[in-house]
Amino acid sequence: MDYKKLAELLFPNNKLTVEEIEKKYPKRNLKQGAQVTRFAPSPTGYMHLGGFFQALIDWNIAKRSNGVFYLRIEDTDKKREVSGASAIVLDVLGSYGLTPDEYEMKGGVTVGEYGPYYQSERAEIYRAYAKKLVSEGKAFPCFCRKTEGLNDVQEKREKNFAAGKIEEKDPCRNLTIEQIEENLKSGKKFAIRLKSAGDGTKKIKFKDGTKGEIEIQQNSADAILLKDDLTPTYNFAHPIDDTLMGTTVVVRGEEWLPSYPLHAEIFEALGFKQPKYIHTPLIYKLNEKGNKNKISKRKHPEADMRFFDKEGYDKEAVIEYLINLINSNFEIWRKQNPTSDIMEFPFDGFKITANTPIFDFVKLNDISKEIVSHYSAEKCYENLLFWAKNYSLENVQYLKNEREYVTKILNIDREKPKPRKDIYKWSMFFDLYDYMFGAPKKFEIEDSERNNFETVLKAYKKYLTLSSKDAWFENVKKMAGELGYATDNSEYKKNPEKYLGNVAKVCEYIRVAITGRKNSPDLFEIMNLLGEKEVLKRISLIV
RNA sequence: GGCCCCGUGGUCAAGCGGUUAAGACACCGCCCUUUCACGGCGGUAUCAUGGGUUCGAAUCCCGUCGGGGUCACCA
Repeated sequence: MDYKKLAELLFPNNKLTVEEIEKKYPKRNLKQGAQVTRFAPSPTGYMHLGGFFQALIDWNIAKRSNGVFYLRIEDTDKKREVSGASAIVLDVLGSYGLTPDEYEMKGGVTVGEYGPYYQSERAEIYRAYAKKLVSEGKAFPCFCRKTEGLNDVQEKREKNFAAGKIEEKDPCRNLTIEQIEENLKSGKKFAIRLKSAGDGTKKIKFKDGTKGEIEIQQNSADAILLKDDLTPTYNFAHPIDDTLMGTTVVVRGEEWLPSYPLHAEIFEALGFKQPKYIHTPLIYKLNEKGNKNKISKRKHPEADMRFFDKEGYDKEAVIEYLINLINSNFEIWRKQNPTSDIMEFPFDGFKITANTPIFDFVKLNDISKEIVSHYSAEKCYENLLFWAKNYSLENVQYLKNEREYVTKILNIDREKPKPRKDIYKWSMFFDLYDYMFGAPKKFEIEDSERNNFETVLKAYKKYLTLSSKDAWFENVKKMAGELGYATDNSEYKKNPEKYLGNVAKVCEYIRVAITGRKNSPDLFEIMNLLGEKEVLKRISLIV
């Protein structure tokens, strides 16, 4: 078979040669050890948590080696494309400080010399390589009817499973050049398949960045390289793009592990050297049965990164939580270096746990509380306002008007050595501190305590003073003693039956009256902010 | 079904042939305390399982079981 002739037959109009292409993509001029990574999402219209997890690894590997982190949009599947997708990705990345060094905005700017950064704009390139492969007898046209719709695919799969089929040689690989010409003449569309040299009996080995040495069966399938619209599959675009664009480390989800042998064969056929690979674990959630489910947008709102924005999670907290999942020694480092910049943490992209992590809100919340507790009240106010501007418009005006008051609320129990840890996302602020914005409607008090509660409150009207914290508490104590409550805690513990309760109990009643709840930050601070008039008013509403 | 990955407490996990099997979150108790929280101290709880190899196994090997991924002209 004259492969050169075949190549011309198939691609008569593709004059661009691979030599010409490769000239346009010179080797990157980088310092020793610098790594080039990329985030390569398909434009689905939102940023998936798992994708962000990978981008975070990419960014860290590149930045910490003085390398390059670039964004490439894998939009070869027209059916799934959502417009504006790249803007969303760039937006999310940027908001977390992971702006790529190279990227392209559809209809806007392009930053970087290794573009186009949209695969849909690189069609010529893929065709040139496909043509080359055909001309070398390493690929062939396939005229089989395209699998239409999910049912056909499903059926085909099931047949293959049942047969335990490993080798998937395509019948079209044996077509003569005359038959091919005939098909072309009759206007039949073709796809380009790899002419796999594998027979499925050999194994190949490679070293993965997270799993270590992996031995896996070689590829033996005549995989599709170019679809019948002559756009590439991921499998074909990956070797070409990552080679031309100079990627040194590919970070991708472990769902790609099984197709590694295919990629290895394509790289070889193309004469390319493979980059290093880091196959990251996917992030899971536990279901009711206690089994793992891949985190998905349908079932888990947190699959979409914008969820954290909407909820008002602190960006630093999200990053730290994820870093902790990537390098679990982060936590220990953070404990030892509570105020250090995260960039000082010795991040290691090749020390990612091989286990599949389960997303844990409790842990995220804890990390977030810790971080937020160390912010100044002013910073909290700014963050709260920023969140409200995007997701809680109805509160923006109030926040602007009452900046001072809100900041004071945020400052309760804050600027001290052991700050209160209660806020972990801004959306909880107005609920958590509802009593600062109006008298409580419900009171956390048991019926059996109602009498004591009211007795204390009635008396307290006469004892209320906010002149100073000490004076305030002295009065509370004085009243407590007169009403039969213990004013000395150790004395109370010795003989609890002699008292109605201790001062703590009295404070609890007052607190419930003012805030509606049994737990709140410093009571005096709250009352002081509310003012004597308001406090008395709230008590009067009850007794 | 074939191929592949993973299996240390409820969760994240350290561990790399000899450890009282770290630490964090959660949970429980105590202390501190004007409540709750914070903080401090302490506690419950883990090497999936069977067989090897070895003086010695969470660590190495094999099987089993469990979980996950993949087997598209999707990425």
